[in-house]
Amino acid sequence: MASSGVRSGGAVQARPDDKLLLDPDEESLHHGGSFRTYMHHKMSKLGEQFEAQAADLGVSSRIFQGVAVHVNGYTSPSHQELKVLMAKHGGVFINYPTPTNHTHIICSNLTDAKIKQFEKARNHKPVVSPEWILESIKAQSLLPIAPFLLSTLRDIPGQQRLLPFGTRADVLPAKDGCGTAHPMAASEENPATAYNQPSPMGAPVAYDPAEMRAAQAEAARLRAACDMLKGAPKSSRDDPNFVESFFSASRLHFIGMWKTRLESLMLSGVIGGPTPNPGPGAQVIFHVDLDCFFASVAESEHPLFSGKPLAVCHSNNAKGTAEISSANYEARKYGIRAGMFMAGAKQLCPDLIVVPYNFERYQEVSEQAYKIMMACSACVQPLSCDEAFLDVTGLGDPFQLASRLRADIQAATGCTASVGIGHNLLIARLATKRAKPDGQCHIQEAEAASAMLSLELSDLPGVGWATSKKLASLGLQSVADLQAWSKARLQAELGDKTGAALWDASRGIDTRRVAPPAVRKSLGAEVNWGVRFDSPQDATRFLGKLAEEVWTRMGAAGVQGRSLTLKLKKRKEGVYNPVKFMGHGICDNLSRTHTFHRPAHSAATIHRAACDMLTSLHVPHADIRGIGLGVRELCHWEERIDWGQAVASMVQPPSLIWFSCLNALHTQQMSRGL
DNA sequence: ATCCTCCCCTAC
DNA sequence: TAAGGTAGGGGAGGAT
Ligand SMILES: Nc1ccn([C@H]2C[C@H](O)[C@@H](COP(=O)(O)OP(=O)(O)OP(=O)(O)O)O2)c(=O)n1
Ligand SMILES: [Mg+2]
Ligand SMILES: [Mg+2]
Repeated sequence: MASSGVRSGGAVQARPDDKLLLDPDEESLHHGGSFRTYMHHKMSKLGEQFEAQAADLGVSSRIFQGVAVHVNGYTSPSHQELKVLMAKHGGVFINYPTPTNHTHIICSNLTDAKIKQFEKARNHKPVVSPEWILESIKAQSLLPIAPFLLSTLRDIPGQQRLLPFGTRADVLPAKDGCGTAHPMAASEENPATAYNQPSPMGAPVAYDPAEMRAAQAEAARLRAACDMLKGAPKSSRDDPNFVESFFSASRLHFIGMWKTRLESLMLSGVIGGPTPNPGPGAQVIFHVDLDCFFASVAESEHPLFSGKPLAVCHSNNAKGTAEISSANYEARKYGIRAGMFMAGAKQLCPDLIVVPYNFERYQEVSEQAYKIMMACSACVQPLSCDEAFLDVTGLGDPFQLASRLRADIQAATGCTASVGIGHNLLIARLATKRAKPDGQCHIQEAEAASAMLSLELSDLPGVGWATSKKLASLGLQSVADLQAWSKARLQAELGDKTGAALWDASRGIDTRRVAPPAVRKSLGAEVNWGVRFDSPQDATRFLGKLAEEVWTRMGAAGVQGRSLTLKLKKRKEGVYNPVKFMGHGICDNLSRTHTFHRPAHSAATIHRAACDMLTSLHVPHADIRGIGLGVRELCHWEERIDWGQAVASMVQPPSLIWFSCLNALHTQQMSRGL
């Protein structure tokens, strides 16, 4: 089978029914005693390794005496570089954290999953940006962590929910009692140094203050003019139109629904590019991805912004929990990443320019980029609104082809794209990372093996936060470690599919072909923000809206379904106050599935079944923080026509056939008035 | 063996 | 204050 991605299933978080068995301090771990024993041994071993390394390097200062850091997730500088720096300056680097073996967590990317983990740690440590280490070394003394805190945001038990504006102490960064300013931090009091930009090593270089002021003013104007930001944000309690307004402003809804929208584009004007010629040699695959897509759209429309740190976000509140959607590459130099809270981003870069979303424009740019890609090759596999695989085998010099493709996209949209080129999908995707921003990179088949060795495990597709932890718990920290394990052993530890996929991925092996979009298997709608109910009837009413939503989407997609799943987020016992404004906080996730006898549905049928499942889950209405409905076992309307045959015929050789399939679908949709 | 249900994980 | 969605893959464990 294809080695598309690697996923580790199984419960990595403590499951609700496990929680009584777990030491509270280790809630985020999921292993039993034998694991702990193993880790204890492993950690002493690493400690020895560290001692040896420190001796080799020679300790040049004692800046970090008494400091023990644990580095979480991807950082710049890398884990390895931070480890060396800590060693050189008298600190300790902890690979496997226990509640007591480290003093700080170093992290530059605050993803949802990480926040969840930090939230869970009972005896939490300050979460600090790697800049703290770099700046302390530069200053030759241990600087206060305050300006470098990423987040000490936590759920605090015993406080009320949805506090009125201005009273949310829990979202404010904790003060560490020592108010010395970050040497690089811009300050209100000192306008002369107010606009700083990062520099690779040397002193901060100021942005032009006048330009910066103009850019900030322009951003403020955009925010003021943004329809989505009119009026105070409301929860499900106060907004009768909550579901609709939530979806219309949700970026994740936008990117999640993109495929559905893209379909109608591909149907409207099929642009048949040249068909790849397989030939005897290796395939040539492009992975095309727009650079900082949403941020790039803002930059292209407002040239004033370019070269300055910019992020797309609903809110500019420097203490708030609005999430960054996309940060441009200047902002990324400060460590700003998608998914971070604005509070964290502004700590890293107080001068960050924040612009609101422009979903209509993203849609247009996405469509234009797809048209250009489809003109480049007839064999395009959409991955997301800003990303696709192209099979360009036999279509000419790949490097020139990529240059032309990128130039065309930029000319048409004002946004830059990067292209990764490889002999398979995995290598092409990895090449894109090297190419970015505004570049292209061909990893030749001969260099693929060594390229793999330079990657972090989390660079492998499918290896996210949980899988990285799981691998680390098995003593696997690098691609080389992974390669040293047999396929059978990986399968035994991680499951059959996951183990095999990892074994392949670590070697740069990927047997997938560029393929047409697959037939949809499920369809759903959920809301996990602003969900607060005052009565069981509120919950029922909300489910009614969701049922309508799902039913509408089923109609638009031309499907019916036999299986309905209700998903609930239930406030975890003892946690009352989500970190994120109107967020769900720490929850137990519950689900129930109902199977219908006949796929015939109406919104009312769906609603009734959903309400029955809600009742059977016995969750008090006040504890519900998120709710969703999903339909599976879909019957596609198309299947009754010869769509099914068309699909079957294109399963093997991926080529231009699927455009005719889309055409067939289009005709059918037209005939249904869609 | 193969299913089904209830999760978990990942990517955008 | 702010909009933490969506779809697919896959694993564990029990039922068939
Ligand atoms: N956590 C995320 C990830 C992505 N997106 C949105 C905004 C991005 O612009 C778009 C495309 O996602 P990418 O992963 O391609 O990220 P970018 O295009 O922003 O940056 P890159 O240059 O790394 O591709 O999806 C988002 O809102 N939240
Ligand atoms: Mg992108
Ligand atoms: Mg992308």
